[in-house]
Amino acid sequence: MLTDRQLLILQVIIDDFIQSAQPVGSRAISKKDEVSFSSATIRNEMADLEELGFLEKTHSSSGRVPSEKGYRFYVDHLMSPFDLPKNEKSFIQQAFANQLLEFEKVVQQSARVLSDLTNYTSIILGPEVYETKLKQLQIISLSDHTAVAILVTNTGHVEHRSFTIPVRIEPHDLEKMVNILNERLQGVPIIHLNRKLRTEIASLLRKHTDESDKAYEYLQAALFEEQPVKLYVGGKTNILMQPEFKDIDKIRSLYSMIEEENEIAHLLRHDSQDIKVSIGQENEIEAMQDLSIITASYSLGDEQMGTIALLGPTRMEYSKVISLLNLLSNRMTKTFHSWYQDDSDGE
Amino acid sequence: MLTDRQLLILQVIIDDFIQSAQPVGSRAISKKDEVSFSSATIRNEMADLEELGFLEKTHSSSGRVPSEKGYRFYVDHLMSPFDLPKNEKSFIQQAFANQLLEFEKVVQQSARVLSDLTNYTSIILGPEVYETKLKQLQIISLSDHTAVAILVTNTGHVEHRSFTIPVRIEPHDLEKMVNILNERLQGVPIIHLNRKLRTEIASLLRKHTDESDKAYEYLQAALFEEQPVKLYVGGKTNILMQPEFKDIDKIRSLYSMIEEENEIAHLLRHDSQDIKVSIGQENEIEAMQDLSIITASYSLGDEQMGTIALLGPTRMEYSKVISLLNLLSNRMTKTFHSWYQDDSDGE
DNA sequence: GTTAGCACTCGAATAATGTGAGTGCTAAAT
DNA sequence: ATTTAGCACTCACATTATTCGAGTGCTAAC
Repeated sequence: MLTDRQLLILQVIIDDFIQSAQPVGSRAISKKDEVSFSSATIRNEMADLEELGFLEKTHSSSGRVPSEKGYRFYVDHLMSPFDLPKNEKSFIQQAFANQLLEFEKVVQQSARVLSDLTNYTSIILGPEVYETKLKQLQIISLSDHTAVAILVTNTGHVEHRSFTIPVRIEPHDLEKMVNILNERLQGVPIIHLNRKLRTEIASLLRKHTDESDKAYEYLQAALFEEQPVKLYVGGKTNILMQPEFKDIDKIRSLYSMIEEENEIAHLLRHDSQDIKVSIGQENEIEAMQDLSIITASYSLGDEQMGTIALLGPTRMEYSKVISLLNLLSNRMTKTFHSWYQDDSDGE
Repeated sequence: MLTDRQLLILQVIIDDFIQSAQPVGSRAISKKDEVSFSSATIRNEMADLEELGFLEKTHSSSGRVPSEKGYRFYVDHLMSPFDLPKNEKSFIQQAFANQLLEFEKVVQQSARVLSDLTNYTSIILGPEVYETKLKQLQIISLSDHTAVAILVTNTGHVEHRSFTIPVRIEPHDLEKMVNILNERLQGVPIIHLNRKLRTEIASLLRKHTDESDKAYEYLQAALFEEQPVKLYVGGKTNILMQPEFKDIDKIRSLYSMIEEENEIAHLLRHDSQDIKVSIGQENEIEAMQDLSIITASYSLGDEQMGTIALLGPTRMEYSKVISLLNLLSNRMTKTFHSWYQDDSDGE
């Protein structure tokens, strides 16, 4: 167990290092107001803290640097809560001031706010379409053999897919088909669309229309080709400003990592309500082992929807980032919730 | 005027440097098969070429490096045409093999192909919507006071805007309104939509529906808020692989440049049919003065639509890049053209 | 006009040297 | 028994020398 003095010293060291990015020496600590011991004492404590694995030296006669274990301990026990300065709070207010009606815009805005306020890189995972429901389906033919299907959800999200139809379809038949589909599918959660389409609707369609048979297949294929997850990245270059990224190879490997959208999506997605902090090696992916990732989730109604993440050096302003992430995930959740409510009332 | 020998030597030097990124010495040149003079002769010629401004030394006893004037001359007079290797040609074929029905996909695919095949960074400017015509307009209400308007063009491009309507609108009225709008606006070039909406349609709407007055205003506002130009960037990180980018500050300034989408759009847009090469300082923008930009345009029908650009070091494989850009811009133009044709026939 | 030869230049790599922040340890002070 | 002052020691980092070699320019011979 650590003594109070050790806790204090560890905290001060980490705070200092997070600020300065420089190894912290005993003398520097002893000069801080919070600390009233001589540098020699600090040195002794530091040696102990190092032995316990919370600190490291960069070389035999250097100051100390937090180890990952140190950061972990800091995040779990030491960190003091962070008060966002007023101007940053109002910055957030502003960003959400205009009516944000589209899912995309809310998410993009949030990503921007996050990266602007932290100088790290933010990544937001678009929603799994769990809870969103189909509001309306439209099929618009572009030419004899091409058409575009448009899905609108209750969240204002619009998706479209183009597809070809080898057989010609009468506008009349198309209309009939769309009507049937809408009648049956409105309000159905997007995630169940596919099943419902296959089981209930297919036969129904066959009954009512002549040629829709084949058209239906193509529609189905177009609508349910699997969709890549959407990633909204903000402040991609911020991380370049961090002094730990002096090294081009690191930058390269990080960036090519970020472009592996699927990997990232997989890595980030998390389903707890809480904020999760992954420090350095705690991340499996190699290119990220110098980085920390903090993730939070936002939700719509009861269902969790997506993930917000912030990517920074292990020397991250954990305290600030966490409160910011909390704030923003709440804000997003609230915004979406309000739509959802609205919608349930409206129907 | 340059002698034939000087031309040859200049060409060989630039070819070599484009390959190696290393200053080229006289001995290296004299050893090439194409050249049958001693290194001393080459040295003399080099000295002359330097005096004429086509070559530079990096320091007083270094090999020669092409100057920007040198590259310019090379591009204008020296470059030998490039034959794409078979495998690259088939790579392109492949990329366009699947039916590409959506504008976005074609453009994205092209950007990818370009950056993959060159290892530079490609930027494609989305189309000005000059020639595309409205295929269909839909308005779908999400709740009492929010709705989403969807525009589909004959090119399969889908756009949507959400907006709020302070007054409640009867579904019936909405439908009527949409019908009127479609009747009047289908086939109208997107670029004229706004005018037409204001002049002809507004009064018509007022006649036919009660409350649409206000709704109309909001619709108008939503539809014609000015749209940022879309930029499709491929291979953002490729440029990091170039040896000339050893320096973090350069990378930073370049990347923050690329994020200034509007600037870029302005910089790149060009309206000639030809391919344009801007070498180094020929670009106004500071962060780009170590780079060359090559732009080509693609078009739909007669009207020029957008710009494809490739961003690389001044030491660029001009020859290859130019033939690739030609190929791709043709391919894009052809693809779009086929839709356009298709559509005209279909109506 | 072309080329061989040679002295010279200068960047880049390597080694030598100094500087200072920071440590660990010992012994004195509290 | 802690705490602290003091001191020798370590090691990254910066600065300066030293060497090395690719490449040049020039001169003189071919």
